[in-house]
Amino acid sequence: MTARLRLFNSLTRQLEVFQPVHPHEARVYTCGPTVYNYPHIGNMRAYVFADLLGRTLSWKGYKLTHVINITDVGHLTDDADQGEDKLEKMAAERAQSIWDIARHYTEAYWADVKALNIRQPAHWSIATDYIDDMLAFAKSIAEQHCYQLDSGLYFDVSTVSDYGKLARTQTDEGESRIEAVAGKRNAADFAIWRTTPPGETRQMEWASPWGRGAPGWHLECSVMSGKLLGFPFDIHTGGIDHREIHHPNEIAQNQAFCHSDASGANLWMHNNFLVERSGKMSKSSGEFLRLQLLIDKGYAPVAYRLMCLQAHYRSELEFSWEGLEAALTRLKRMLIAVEQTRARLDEPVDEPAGGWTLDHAHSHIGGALLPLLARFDEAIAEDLNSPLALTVFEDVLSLKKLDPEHKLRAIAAMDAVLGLGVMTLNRKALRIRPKSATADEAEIEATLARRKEARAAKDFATSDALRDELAAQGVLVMDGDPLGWEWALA
RNA sequence: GGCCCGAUGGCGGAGUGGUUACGCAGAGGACUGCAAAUCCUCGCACGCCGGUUCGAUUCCGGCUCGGGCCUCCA
Repeated sequence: MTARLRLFNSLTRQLEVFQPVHPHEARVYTCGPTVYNYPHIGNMRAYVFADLLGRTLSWKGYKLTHVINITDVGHLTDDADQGEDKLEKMAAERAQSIWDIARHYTEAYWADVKALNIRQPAHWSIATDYIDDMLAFAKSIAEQHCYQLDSGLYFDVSTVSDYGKLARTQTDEGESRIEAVAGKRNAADFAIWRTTPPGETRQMEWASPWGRGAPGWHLECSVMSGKLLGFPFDIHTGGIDHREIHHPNEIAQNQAFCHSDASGANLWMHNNFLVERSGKMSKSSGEFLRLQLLIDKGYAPVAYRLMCLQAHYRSELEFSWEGLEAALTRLKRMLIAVEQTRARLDEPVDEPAGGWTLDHAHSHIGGALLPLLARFDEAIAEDLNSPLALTVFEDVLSLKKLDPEHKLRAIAAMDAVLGLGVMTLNRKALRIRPKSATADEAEIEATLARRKEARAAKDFATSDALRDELAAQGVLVMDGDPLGWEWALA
């Protein structure tokens, strides 16, 4: 009755049945943001994906331990290991403490996480909290796998087996367009520890056997994932771009650290990009789409989550305002169906203590809903096919004659996976005032009251004039809708 | 230059060797003073050229176009 959970492993490029390292547990590590700037909505797609994965594992009954890291040190502006640290650069530009910068953008990221109903992981691992562990990790692999240059300690990728398997790269082929660091043994060798150039002082630097400096970016993830989850853990996730450099490097480090050919995680999963017509989103091009911009234009942030869920995580997703509006409309109609179902019920549905799981749903939902539950489970268990799962969810919503209690339980159970929050969200919450709006709600209500009087008196000329007046202020009047009115999207 | 991926209806986006994705938009109907919102119904597709096959959108090859990575990137 329950479908096997199959997930796509980037390492083998095929679907594999999920088999936990520790019985009944799932341990997941997600590469998080480098907090030198605001996340754009494309960045956030990765966390919606990781959240969907986590929710699915919980749905399947696994006790989930999820770690998302916050990179607040070590991420260079260019990967030739000679760029500036992103955070140091931003701090210099803003004349602010690097720690303040990191704090500010970490909080901005967390705000987006919350707005998108991304569940809190068990740990937010902050890189600078693990410097001692990084030093210990580096020391343990230094002798056998590393060599020192003026600029730092480098990892020799030829010392581990199958380097680049994940990326399917050939170690030293093709012309590199970046200037290689002089002295590197292999083009793909990367910094484990970057020493501060003589005469300079950085805000973030630590003493090490290789000189004062900061850890390399790749080191952080190996250290934190290994420390918090233990090698091997179940699943490592990240954006598809990490498949080429960052994760192969992490794997190499893990192999060295564990004295093993294994990669450190059983599954490596990568979400594809959110793209615009011109190509993928980029921060370096200046303007970029932040979640706050969508909110400013009147779009509820969960609409963006739904937009993500409408596509498979391994497919590129095309962003457009029309597409976002489509998702918002779809979400609105879902909420209407939920509200109508709830209206037929006196008592609120009971939320199980540990949240809804497939097993729990099975024992609390009956009759005609069971086949739908099974279809939903099959969809989500087949490499997280959320677009298909959404159609099953809507099939449930559109069934009119079901027992409302069971129907609501099914809705709640499925939404535990989808994370749209339909049990607590209401249409009024979806009505977000665009920044560009000129009216305020009190004025609108007053005008609507006058219009109501005019209509009662069958003075339709006045009532239509008032409606036009509101329309000019970006307010759409909807007489037949309990909500009464909503903002026109900017 | 090297490696990789994609091409589905107006838009977004699943899936499949031979019957429907689905959503949004659109059309018709119901409701409404009229609109809007809502509800019901409906139409519309598988880049090009070959091959395999009884049959291909689905498998194979080529082509064209688009995109990603090899610079930081989710």
